Amino acid sequence: MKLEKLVGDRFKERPADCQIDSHAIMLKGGYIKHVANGIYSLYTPLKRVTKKIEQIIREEMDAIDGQEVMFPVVMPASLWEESGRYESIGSELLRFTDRNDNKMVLGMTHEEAAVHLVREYGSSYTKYPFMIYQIQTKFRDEARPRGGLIRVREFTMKDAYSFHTSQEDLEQYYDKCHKAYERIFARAGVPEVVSVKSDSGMMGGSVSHEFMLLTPIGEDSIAICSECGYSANMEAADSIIENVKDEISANMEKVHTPDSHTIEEVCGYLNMPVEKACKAVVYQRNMDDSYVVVFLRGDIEVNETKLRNFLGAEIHPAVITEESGIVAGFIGPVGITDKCTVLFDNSLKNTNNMVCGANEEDYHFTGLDLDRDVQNVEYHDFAKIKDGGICPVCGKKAITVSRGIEVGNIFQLGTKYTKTMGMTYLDKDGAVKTPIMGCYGIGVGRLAASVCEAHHDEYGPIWPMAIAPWQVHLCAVRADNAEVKATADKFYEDLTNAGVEVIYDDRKVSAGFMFSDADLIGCPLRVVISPRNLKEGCFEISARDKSFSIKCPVEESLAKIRELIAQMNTSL
RNA sequence: CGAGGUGUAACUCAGUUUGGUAGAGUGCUUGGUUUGGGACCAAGAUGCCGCAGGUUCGAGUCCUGUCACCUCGACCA
Repeated sequence: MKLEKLVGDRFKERPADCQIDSHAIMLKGGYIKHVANGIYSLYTPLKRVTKKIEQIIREEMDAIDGQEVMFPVVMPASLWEESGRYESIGSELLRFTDRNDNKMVLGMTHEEAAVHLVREYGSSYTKYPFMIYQIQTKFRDEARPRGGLIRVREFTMKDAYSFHTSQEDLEQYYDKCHKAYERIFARAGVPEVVSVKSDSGMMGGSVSHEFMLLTPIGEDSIAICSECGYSANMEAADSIIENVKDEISANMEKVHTPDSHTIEEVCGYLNMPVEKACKAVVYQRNMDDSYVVVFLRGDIEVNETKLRNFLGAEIHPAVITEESGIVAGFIGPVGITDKCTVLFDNSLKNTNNMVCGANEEDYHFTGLDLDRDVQNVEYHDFAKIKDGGICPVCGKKAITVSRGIEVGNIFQLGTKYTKTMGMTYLDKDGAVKTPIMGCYGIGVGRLAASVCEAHHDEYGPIWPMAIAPWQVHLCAVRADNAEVKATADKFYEDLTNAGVEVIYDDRKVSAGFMFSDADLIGCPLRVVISPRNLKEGCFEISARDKSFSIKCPVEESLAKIRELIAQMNTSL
């Protein structure tokens, strides 16, 4: 198509209010237009990108026997009441009523709809396994959308649901899907997407993975082992901390520590490393505000997700009152009030000569040895893994913590939805059983934005060939020159006839203006036809990523372009 | 939901302190000169100053309320 006719403005200046580059580029380059908080319209260039991503997803889902279906966006609340989620999910689920006052919801995910669709069909074991998927709009009334398309309220998502008659079968399919996801991201030109073990929430037991594109602007923290390749979301990463007891173990002694409330203050005052402190972190359960005190080594932080999972309850940082019996700033495991739940992190295992609060204003204990001074201490893992920490798999000190954007996830759901929604099948032995589910998501728009985030320079995006809006950006520099114009028109026609996707710029504007637009549109190949090049009988073919720029004889150019496209297309 | 910030032309922003005719650059239209990294000259068009009240002879500017958006936090099947 001709650039002159492309709908959407491109701007010279970076839009205000954009913190991250992909957001700025997408607004500046005429990819998206803001409609409301977390809601965007897509212009043609981005629509073409997402269409290509969707096509790759379709092919890979179909290749693992997926069947594309379509669920409704608007569902009756009754469907969600069946699963119990109408009550359990907060304001993220948009609820409203229709003209007849029926309660309705906007689909934020489609487990209910998936079970509803196949509940009758799946009544015999002979029908299993099967997988259905859709690519469709979701709406989640997020508390805080951010970063352009990185986190939005309305978005396009591929969501897939598989149904199985055994855990083994689910696991087998889960692996297949894992591999399909790897192919999808590799084909989309971002093989750097990594899969990480993730927290499976309070449902417990289930396995899940997140697919992360590593970038500093990511919202999630990921622990990766550079030795063995172990990777996990920080929330889910097991933390291993090793201690060795001092040879000489001192007795416990109460010391006066005026105005020393924080670990740093106490250790500074007593001239001890923070690793020799037994720190207390206090939370309250959301349901009854009861207190939970977690003790851990002074340099270690609490992983609240692990704590939540252990308690099986939602928690929040505590507001410590006088009645609680907790002496803020001087909390210790010896003589602590029995009105709270006391927990110990693994990081305190095998320690002695520790300093801890004395549960008395302005006093701490030194010489603490938990095994000696506190009875029946049970240690659990409540710690956040640290950069430079020990890998829980290979045991080497090789953990690095990076940031990433979650572009997809896969989840062994189990029977949560099939059970609550009464989906059963008759097994071979005549017994009534409940099918087991897996679910698998990819955020299409977020993936596009993430690719832009990971592949751009100061001028604009550098789209991978497989998902670029167009494969070739053709510039007729000096289109007022008859020879240039005629040659470019002809080449545009040749390219188009050869099945090459090309955006053609034959506007009578300066070269700089053209190149800026070409950079903003980010097609991987740019062809420049100009009087200067024609004098040498050449076109200039260059890569958006600046990896090469060649002069190619006019008559060889079409073949060269086709060759380059094939070379650069990771999706072929 | 808590904290902070911003709302003026399509975009980036001045103007608000101290009330007195609505501004600049970019973009857009027309004509001309230009043409390899966002050219130049000339002439134009474009505003519910977020919205609603109030104070005032007079409000973009002061007061009250409200809405939207941005950032940080909480939250995130």
